[in-house]
Amino acid sequence: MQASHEMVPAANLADADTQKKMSDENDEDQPPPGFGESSDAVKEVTQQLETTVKVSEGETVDEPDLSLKSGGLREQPEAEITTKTEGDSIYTAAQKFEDLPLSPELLKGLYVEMGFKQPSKIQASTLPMILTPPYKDLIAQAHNGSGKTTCFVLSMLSRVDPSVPFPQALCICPTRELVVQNLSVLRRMAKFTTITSTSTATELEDGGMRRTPIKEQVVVGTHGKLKNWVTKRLLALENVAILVFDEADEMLKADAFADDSVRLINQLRKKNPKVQLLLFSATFNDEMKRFAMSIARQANQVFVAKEKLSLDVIAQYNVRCPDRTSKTRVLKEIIFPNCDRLGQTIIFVRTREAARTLHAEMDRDGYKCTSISGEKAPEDRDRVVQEFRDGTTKVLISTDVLSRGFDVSQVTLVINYDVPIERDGRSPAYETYLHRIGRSGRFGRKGAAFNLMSTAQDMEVMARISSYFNKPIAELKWDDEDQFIEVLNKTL
DNA sequence: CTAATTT
Repeated sequence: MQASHEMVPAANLADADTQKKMSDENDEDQPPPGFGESSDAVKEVTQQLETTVKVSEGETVDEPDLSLKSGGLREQPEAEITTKTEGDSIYTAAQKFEDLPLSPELLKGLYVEMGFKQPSKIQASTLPMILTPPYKDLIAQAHNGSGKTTCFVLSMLSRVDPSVPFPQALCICPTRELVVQNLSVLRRMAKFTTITSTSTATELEDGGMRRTPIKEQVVVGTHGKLKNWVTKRLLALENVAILVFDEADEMLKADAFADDSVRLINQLRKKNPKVQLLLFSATFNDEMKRFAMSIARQANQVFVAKEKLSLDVIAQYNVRCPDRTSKTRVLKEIIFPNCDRLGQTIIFVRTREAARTLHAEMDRDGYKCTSISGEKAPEDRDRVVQEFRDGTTKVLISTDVLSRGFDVSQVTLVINYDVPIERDGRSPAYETYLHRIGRSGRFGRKGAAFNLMSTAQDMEVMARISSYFNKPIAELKWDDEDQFIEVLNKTL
């Protein structure tokens, strides 16, 4: 494949020309990196759907209350969304949920159980694409907190035949916590249907080990156990009509995730060539976008330019600390004393060990918080998350196990105790940054993020993140509590 | 040495 253009490597992301070009014609019709597309496949009708700021006409934009009840969480300014449909299909954005081919039971679930009033923008544009036969694949990117979960949960539920007692819809997620959360949303939305569901995190009561084939119609899981179930013939793929990847770019990253993900897709397509593949995430960098398109070559596509991805409702600040010890002082002397008025806080660290030791130190010195990482037992993780959801705990120290998708509406503050870097130990983890700060400011609430930097590398990383998203990040003095409080009062 | 997921 010729790397003719737009292969913006991380190194020269500061190039302003490149950035402008990308945002202007962000996705100029780059055909999938394949060969021999038939003239039919090449005939990609590029058509803009109703993605302009129509909904907010007549209302003031800064009226957060109105957005609360729409099917997603918060309404985003999504004029920057690029929609590309494949083939001849023409879709009309759904103004109301009734415009969609949904059963009365599902509509009731949306209105009564979920309390939604109307589709969010990502739902309005993608649900018609997903639910209109022939059921085409979809690669969909949308802002954090814009209602992606509702999209794929509705899609799975509406493709299930309640009279068939076998798995018909699968959803694969990167973490146990996301599995639990997605299953919970799914069961609420399915409340008035007879559709059954289970997950890879649901089997504790089974003594840990499943022995009988799954009869539930929707299955949500992490890749390891799903693979295991398929291998042991506990999960039959014959009737699966739809496969959803939550946090798809993460699930397709070149490591263990990708291997299992691709294998599952291939197995499924072998059993049922028409299986519908949905890839959802808030982030698709150029590489993952290409990879996703190579997996789903005929997919409809919805993308957001990365410069438009950073959420303006989340105030972001860099904090230059003299050393790592002073990061802890920021927590003890500034964050914790203001905890009560802050809502809830998530502190992200890089390693399991850091989660453990920081928690131990805070605990020792009387600062009440909890911590979570992959080294904890599943029951402990469940408990810690539940306490945080209940609001029993206000501050949670976490590795990136919770960086994606974790939805707790009371979180107003995210602390990057360690700035996000890739596993090479050097490169900025752009996507991780966006996901982490997106844990705050949910449900139309405001949020803030503090990035604690103590080394030259930390500063370099934050500088590159800032330039990647074209988002200036102001700096705060680490030992000036008044400044912090002023910022918090202003933004929260 | 390092997150996440498994057997």
